[in-house]
Amino acid sequence: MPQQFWLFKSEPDVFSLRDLQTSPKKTTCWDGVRNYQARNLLRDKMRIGDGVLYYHSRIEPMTVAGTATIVHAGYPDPSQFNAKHKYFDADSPPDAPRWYAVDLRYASTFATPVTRDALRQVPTLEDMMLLRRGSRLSVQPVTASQWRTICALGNKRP
DNA sequence: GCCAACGTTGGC
DNA sequence: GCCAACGTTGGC
Repeated sequence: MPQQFWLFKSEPDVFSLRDLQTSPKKTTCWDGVRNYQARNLLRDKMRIGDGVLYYHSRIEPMTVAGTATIVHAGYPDPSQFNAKHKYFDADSPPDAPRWYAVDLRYASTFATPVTRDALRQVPTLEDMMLLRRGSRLSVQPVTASQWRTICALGNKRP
């Protein structure tokens, strides 16, 4: 199975790339995804070693801030069973969990964060899911070519 | 802060 | 099974 690539959105006020970098083992459980399309990707498609573009949303400027790596493939999201947790889902049967998570480890911070505007200016990126109008999927696939293009932009010296 | 786009819910 | 109402996401 060849390596695959993804883009994860996060509001940096909630959990930034820096927060990931300073987490224990630079790793976190990516929980709280409550959308079926995203769930299917987490549960069925993501594999250890896949590359992740870490995107900061709802901030000025919005950027791809760096990269991370999938270090644990999809497993039932523990927060759905915790009644005290804000992501608790009373309707999720423990023997057939509704929601899934992966573990993400920090990999790199771009020398030059790649702004949304910069992405829009690259003709070969015009098909990116992120740039499509109304696209709200919080974890989404990225092609190898998109991955290479964005990493090249990000790793340029400022 | 606004609101368009989207996903989910629930009445019928 | 349709679809209006509602809640949320996230760019602007």
